[in-house]
Order: sequence, then C-alpha cells, then structure tokens
Amino acid sequence: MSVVTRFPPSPTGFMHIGNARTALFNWLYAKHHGGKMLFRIEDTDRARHSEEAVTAIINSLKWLELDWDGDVVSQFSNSNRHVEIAEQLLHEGKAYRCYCTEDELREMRETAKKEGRSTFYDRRWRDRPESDEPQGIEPVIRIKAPLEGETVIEDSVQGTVRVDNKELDDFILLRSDGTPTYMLSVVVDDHDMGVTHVLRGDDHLNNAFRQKIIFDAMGWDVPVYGHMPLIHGPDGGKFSKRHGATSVEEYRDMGYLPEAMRNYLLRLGWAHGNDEIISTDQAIEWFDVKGIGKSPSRFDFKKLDSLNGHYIAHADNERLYSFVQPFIERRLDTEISETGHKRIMLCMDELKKRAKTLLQLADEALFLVKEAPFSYDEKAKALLDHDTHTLLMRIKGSLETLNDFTHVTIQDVCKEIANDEMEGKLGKVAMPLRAALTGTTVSPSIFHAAEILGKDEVLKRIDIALERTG
RNA sequence: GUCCCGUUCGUCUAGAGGCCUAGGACACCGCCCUUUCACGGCGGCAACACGGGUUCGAAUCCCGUACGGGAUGCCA
Repeated sequence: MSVVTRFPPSPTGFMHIGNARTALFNWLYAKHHGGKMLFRIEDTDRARHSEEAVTAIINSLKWLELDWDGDVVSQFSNSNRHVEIAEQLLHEGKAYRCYCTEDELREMRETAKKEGRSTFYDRRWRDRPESDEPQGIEPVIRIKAPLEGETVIEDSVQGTVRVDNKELDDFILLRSDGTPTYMLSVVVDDHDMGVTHVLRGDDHLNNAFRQKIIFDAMGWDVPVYGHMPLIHGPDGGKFSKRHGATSVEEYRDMGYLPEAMRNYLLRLGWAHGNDEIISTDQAIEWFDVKGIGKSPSRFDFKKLDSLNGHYIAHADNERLYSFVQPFIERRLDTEISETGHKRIMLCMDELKKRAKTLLQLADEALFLVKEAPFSYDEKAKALLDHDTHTLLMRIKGSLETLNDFTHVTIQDVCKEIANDEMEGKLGKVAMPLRAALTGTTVSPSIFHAAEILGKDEVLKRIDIALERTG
C-alpha cells in the first residue's frame, strides 16, 4: 500500500510554527515511503475563509521548500459530497435530525457539568418519532454514536488509546443551514482522497474517536493515526504571540534560513540518536514515527539561532547573497551597486561565519555598500576623538605609499605604527581604523575589509574621519 | 467538573530491565586563540516529578499522587 499523507490547514491568516512542523513531518513521512503528501484547505467554515489566508499558507510552505502532490484542494468545494454522505447515513438510520435550540443545548451542558458528567448532548432526539418534529426549526443532523463498548485508536505515536463510548456524544454532521461540519468533511475527504496516514497535533486526538465513528458507520478503512504533542512557548504554555514570533513568515523576516527552520522543527519532538545537524536528505532517509516523542516541547529561540548560524556558515555564497540582499537593500533604501555586490561576495566567507541570522549578516555587510560619508555609532564616535587624529594621519600617510594594497601589507603597516607609537598593541591602531572605515567597532578583520574596500575608498573614509577628529 | 495525553539537566533530547558513576546539543560559566565582536578549541555546572510495588537488579514494567497540556462548539 502506497503512503498518502496530507497537510490540511484551516485558513486562519498565517501559518503557525506548529502547523509548519506538522507539514514537515507529513512531508518527510511521505518522502521516506516514496508516497504522496496532499494539500487541502479546511475551509468549511465560510465565515472565516479568505483568499489572502490561503495565499499566506502557500507562501509559507513554498518558503520552507516543502512541496505537495496534486492541486490545492478546497474542502468547501467538496461539500455536496459531504452532504450526500450525511443523507446516506440518515437514510440508513445511522444519523438523525435534532431540533434542539442553542438554549436547550447550553442548559444541557450546565446540568451535566453540575452532575459531574461529560458535558455532552443527551441524545433527546435520537429516538423521537418524526411526528414530534416542531415547525419552523431547521434541524441539524447528528450521528448515532455507539451507546455501549469503547472506541479504540491504535495511535502510531501515543500507542493504544481507548475511550468509553459513554464519553462520546452524537456530534453534528450537518449544520441547520445544511452545511457539513469539519468532523464529517475530514472523514469523507480523507477517504475519498485515499489518505492512509494522518499525522497531526494531539489536540486532534479526541476528534479521532469521533472520526472513527463515521468511518465505521460508512464501513470505510480508518487511516493510521499519529497524534504528536504540541509545541509550547518557552514558558510551557500555549505558544502564542506574547512569546514572540509564531508564524512562518515572521521567521523568514527575522532572517532564518528555511533549512535551519526545518532542522530545528524536526528536532523539536523528534530525535535520531544524538544527531543534531540533519540535512533534509538525511531526514528523509531517517524519518520514522517511532522517533516522535510523546511529551510537548518548548520553543527555544537560542537553539534556533545556533542552528541558523550553522546553516548560514555552510551556505553557498551565491544563494546566501540572494537571501540577504533584500535585508541589506531595506537598510540601504536602494539597490546594491555592482561594486557593493562584488565587495560583499569577497567578504562573504568571513561574514557568514559571524552571523546567526540574515539580519545580523546584513548589518555587518552594510559598511561595504554604504556611501561615505556615513554616520558613526556611539562607540565609534568615542574612538574617533582628538587623540586619534595624529594616529589616523600617520596611518593615512603610510597607506598612501602602498602599491600592493592587501590585508598583509596593510596589517604590516599597522603593526609598524603600533610598535612605534602604541607599545606594540595592534588593537590601538586597528580599532580607530575600524571605526573610520566601518562606522562601528564590530566588523570582520579590518585589514581584509580595507583590502576589499580598496585604497581609494579607504583613504576617502580616513579623510572623512580626519575632518571629524580635527 | 468530566474525558484523553504527558512528566530525564534551564531548554531540545539519548535511553526498549543490568552497557547509566545517566550520553549529546543549545544556553550558561571558565580557559585558550585573537586587532574588536564573533568563529573555533578545551574544560565546568546541571536531570530520571513524588510515593508505593514487581524484580537478584528499574530512568526503563505496574499502581497511586502531584504537576503540566489537550478536549469538552451548529470552529477547525
């Protein structure tokens, strides 16, 4: 039997990081088994539906470099089929019409709670004769759930999970306006689409019991379920806005690489021995449901940073440039020039070792592309005081004489000056030079940076700094 | 309230009854490297929720307690 998984987000406006992990796991599972991952939008609730929300999810999936098989399926577009199944169940006596009002339902719940029972619908219309049907009330259609015994799910993550059927109620299949509910639609679609494996958050574990009841009523095969623990925020609670970024798009905008995101999400709740850095190919080869843990995990931004730093350091320079370019141009407020591009590429090996995010990489690359004169940060300003004026003069004088302008010759010049005037302390010479050339006190090797900037640009930036200190 | 699920360093986790004096990674601390900040290298701190069983032997199996999470919608 060929494996068919699915990714079925509801269009809420963005893709939650937990959803991204669900997509990843389903994708990996399908790839591992040479199967397919289907993509279905769970849009049966028309009130909440929006095209932008669907686009946001598709963009997130694409950014994560996760693909799917076939078209994007709209669950809503299958609703005629869902209604058909509900009616079939009704005719077969496996479902019935219920005319309860919202008030009745609320009262039922309150009473049940008071009496210490499950707060479920009490099935008052299950066996009531047709003749009792009130006028002017549109009924809902409810499933006739089994009254005795238990419902058992053989969950590939949680193990055998069983619940007494007394805890399950006659849930709604068709709303009073005739539209199908999620519970019905999922089952019909999963069956019709040939879904064999359902990997999802364990917030759905309780739904699995209800869904099995529909599968059983229809005589359909139940897919293999795997309910994985949810991702929590750093404090152990529900991972929400107040913890920081929760959507895939936000992580993209904060400068994370998709491969870092995938690796991090993979390790959140899944492990393969002591392996930490796992390529996507390796993940496909290794992925199995057995490796999924049973307890919820907390999102750790620091570990994500660390992983991202690793992937940035090992990324191909051209690819990295394409990722970081928009970040730099946003700061520059204009396009990067040809010269700027060249300089960044020359410096990339050094830059990429230093950055944990593309945001940081962009910050550190900025001095290579910005037009002098530029502003200095506070620490750089402090370095460029009157005392450094004569030092900078001397540096300038020596650099001017260099015909061969390389990091080696530049460093030699600075060493000589340090020996003459700073008791050999190279830092005393390098730091003011760094401030003058970059406007900051933090940068890659300043000698290499100077070489990349070139003699003319270096002398120009020193001149500007001299005006300031003079 | 009721039902379901879970619980190993601060965090992610390894662990399938003896290999555990509980391993790795991130974070943190110290040292080294060093022109700054990083990178890197070396070292350190740090956990089996609690209580009962079962067993020659339990982080691992069973029961209970505590704590955490999820569900309890004519949402998905």
